[in-house]
Amino acid sequence: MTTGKESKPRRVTAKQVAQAAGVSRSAVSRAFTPGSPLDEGKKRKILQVSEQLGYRPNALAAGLQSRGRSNLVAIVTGDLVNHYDSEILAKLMRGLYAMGKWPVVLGGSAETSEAEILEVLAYPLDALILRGGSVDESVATHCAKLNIPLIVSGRVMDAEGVDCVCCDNMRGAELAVTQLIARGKTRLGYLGGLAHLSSDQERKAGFESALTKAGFKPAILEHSDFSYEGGYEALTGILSNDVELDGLFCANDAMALGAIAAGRQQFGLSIPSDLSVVGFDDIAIAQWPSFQLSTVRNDMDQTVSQILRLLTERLDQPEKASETILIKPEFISRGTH
Amino acid sequence: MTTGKESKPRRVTAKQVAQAAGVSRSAVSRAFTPGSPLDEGKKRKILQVSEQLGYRPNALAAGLQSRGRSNLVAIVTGDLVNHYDSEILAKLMRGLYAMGKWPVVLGGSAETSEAEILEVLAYPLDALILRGGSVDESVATHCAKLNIPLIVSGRVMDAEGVDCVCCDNMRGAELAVTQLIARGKTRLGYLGGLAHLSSDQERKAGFESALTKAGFKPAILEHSDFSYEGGYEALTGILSNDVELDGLFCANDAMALGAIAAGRQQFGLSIPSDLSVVGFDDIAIAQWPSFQLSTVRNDMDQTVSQILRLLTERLDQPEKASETILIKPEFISRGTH
DNA sequence: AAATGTAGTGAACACGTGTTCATGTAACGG
DNA sequence: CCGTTACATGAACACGTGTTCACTACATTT
Repeated sequence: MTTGKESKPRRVTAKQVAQAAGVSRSAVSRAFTPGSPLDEGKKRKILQVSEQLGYRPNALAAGLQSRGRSNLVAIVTGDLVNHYDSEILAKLMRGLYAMGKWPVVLGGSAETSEAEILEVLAYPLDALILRGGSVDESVATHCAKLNIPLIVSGRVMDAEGVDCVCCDNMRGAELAVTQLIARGKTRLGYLGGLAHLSSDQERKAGFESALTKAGFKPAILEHSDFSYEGGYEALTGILSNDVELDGLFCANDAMALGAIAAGRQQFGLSIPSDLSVVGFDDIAIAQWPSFQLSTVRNDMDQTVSQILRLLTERLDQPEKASETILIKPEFISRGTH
Repeated sequence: MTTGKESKPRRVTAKQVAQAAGVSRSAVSRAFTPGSPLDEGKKRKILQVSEQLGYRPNALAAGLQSRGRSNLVAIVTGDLVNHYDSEILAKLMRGLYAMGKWPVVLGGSAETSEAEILEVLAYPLDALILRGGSVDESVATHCAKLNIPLIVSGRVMDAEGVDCVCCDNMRGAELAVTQLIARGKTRLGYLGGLAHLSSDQERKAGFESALTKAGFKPAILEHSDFSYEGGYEALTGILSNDVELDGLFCANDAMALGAIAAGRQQFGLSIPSDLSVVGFDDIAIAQWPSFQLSTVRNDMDQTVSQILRLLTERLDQPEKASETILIKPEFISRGTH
C-alpha cells in the first residue's frame, strides 16, 4: 500500500509544521516558547497542526543551544540488589523529575566499570551524581575537564569543586555500640561489607573506637558482601568457630537480617536475649513485623534533599565553593537489641 | 586569581582541538570515527591534544545527524518499592549497557503520570520500554507519531507496531491453584493487588477458572496494593471476619510475605499446615531462609532477553511485524504450601 | 612516460532547534 | 494628521558534530 521506503522514517520537524501551517519556522519555534511574542490566533493554529502531525520540539537539538541545558543528569547507583540503593534511587529520581531533569542511570550491579562512566560523559550532562561504591577519583578529573558538576553521595571525595553528601558513619557506629552496651552486651562483633568501601571502613572505625572508649575489645571483626546470604553465612561461620558473642553490629541491614536468620535457624538462638543484632541504613524491610530490626537510620529523605539542593545551587552558581554535608544518623530502637 | 567569568564555561569543542593541533576540524572528527581515512601520525597527535584539553565528542550533537541514533532508551518502571520491579530494572539496564544504549528511567513510584512520559518523548529516543502498571494506551499513539519504537512488558497492549513481552499470568495462577489442591487444600482465597492492572486481572481470572474447573468455589476474593504491609493487613482483615481458609494465592510475593507474617503473629497459624500461602514473581527475598516462599516464577532473565531481542530487531527493521511474547511461568516449590 | 588508481585532506553541507536582528505594521497619544 | 511606541514577523546565525564532495599528492600499472 505505502511506498516501500527503505530508510527509517524520521521525526516530524518544525520546518514541516511551518510549511503545513503556512507560517515561518521561527513562528513554530515561538509557539512552543512561552515568553516569545506571537499572535494568539497563529499560535493556536500552529499548535493544532503540530498536534495533528505529531510534532514535538526535539529536546536534543534544543540542548545544543548556547544557553541551553540538556536536562540530563546521570546517576551512578550501587548494586540494586541492595535495598538501600534501590530505595534511595527511587526518591532521587522523583526529585529530579520535579526539577525538570531526566535521570540516566548507570551501575546497578556490584562492579560499575569506570569505562562506562567515561562513556556517558560523552553527553553534555547537567550533572553527574555518584552514588555507587567503588569508583576511582579520576572521575572527578574528567568531570572537571568537561565542566560537568559532580555530586558524590555515600562517601566523601576530597577534590576541587566536588560536592559531597554523606552519612556520619563513625557517629552511627558509635550509636549502635552505645546502645548495645546499654543493654549489657559486652562481647560485641562487627560484620562488615566490602572492605574497600569507605563507608565500611568508617563504620568499622567507629565501632572499634567506641568499643575501646568503653573499655572493651572486639570479640570478632568479620567481613562479607553486604548481602543477606553473606550475613547468613558469615554468622554461621563465626558461631561454628565457637566465638563468644552476645552482640553483633552489621554494616548494613541486609546482612543483619541474614545473621538473625542464621542465629535462629542454625543455632536456635533467641534474638535479642541470646544475641543482639543491630543493622545500618533502616531499609523498609527492617520494620517488617517478621524482623523488627534495631538499626541506625541513614536518612534517605535528608540525603536526597541535600543532593537536590546542592545540584540546584551548583547549576545556578557554577563557581560556588564546594560543600560537604554530613547527615546525622539516628538510632532506631526496635526488637533485636 | 582566575578572571571572573560570568557565563558558565562551555565544553571543549572539536574546533578548539583542531586549532590547537594545527589541523582541520574534519580531521578531529575523523580521529574519533574508526572507519575514517586519516594519517596515523596525525591521528595520534589529535588524540593526544584531545586528552590534554579534555575533549570528548558531544554525543548529543552526534545524535542529531541524519543516520545518527541518540542511543537513549527510556524505561518506564513500576514502583521501585516493589522488589520485582527493582530487580528486573537492574537486569534490563545491564542489558542495555551491553547494547551501547543508555537508560533514561521514568516512574519508580505508584502513579507514573502520563504527562511525564509525554515530556520525555521530546527526546529522540531510540525506543521506549514500558514496564510500569497503569499507563494509558494513548502512549502508543504518541510513540507511533514520533516514530519511537514501543516495547511493552508486564502487560499486553494491542496496538499497531507495539511489541509485547508478558508472563502468562493465567497459566501461572492455574499452576498455583493446582499445587494447592494437590496438597489437599480446598478453601482457597485470592489476594490481589491494584485491581485496575491487567496483570492482576489475569491472575485473578486464572485463579477462578482453575478453581471452578476443579469443582470448588473461591473462599474469598480480596484486593490490596501489592505491598507487604497491604498483605499483612488484608489477611488480618480476612481472618478477623471468620472466613474459613486453608490456602491463599497472592498476586505477588510481597503480599504473600506480609500475609504469612500476619497469619503467624496475629493468629498463631502454622504455615503451611494451618494455612498454605503461594506468591507470584519469585523475588530474591522469597528464598530467604526466613520465608522459603512457594511461588510462581515470573522469569526475569527470559523477559529481559526477549525485550532486548525485540529491541535489536526493531531497530534493525523498523517495519517488521510486531510480536507478542508470552513467558512461561514455573511453579517453585518451597516451604509454604 | 602516460594513465590509472588510492589515500589523505579541508571546505561545505546537513541535522533541528532557540534567539537575535532588522524590518514592517498597527496602535496610541498629541 | 504626524510621531512615537509597541509588537509581530521572517531571515539569518549559532550550537557541535558526521559525512559528502571535490581536489591534491603520490603510488602503481600499462
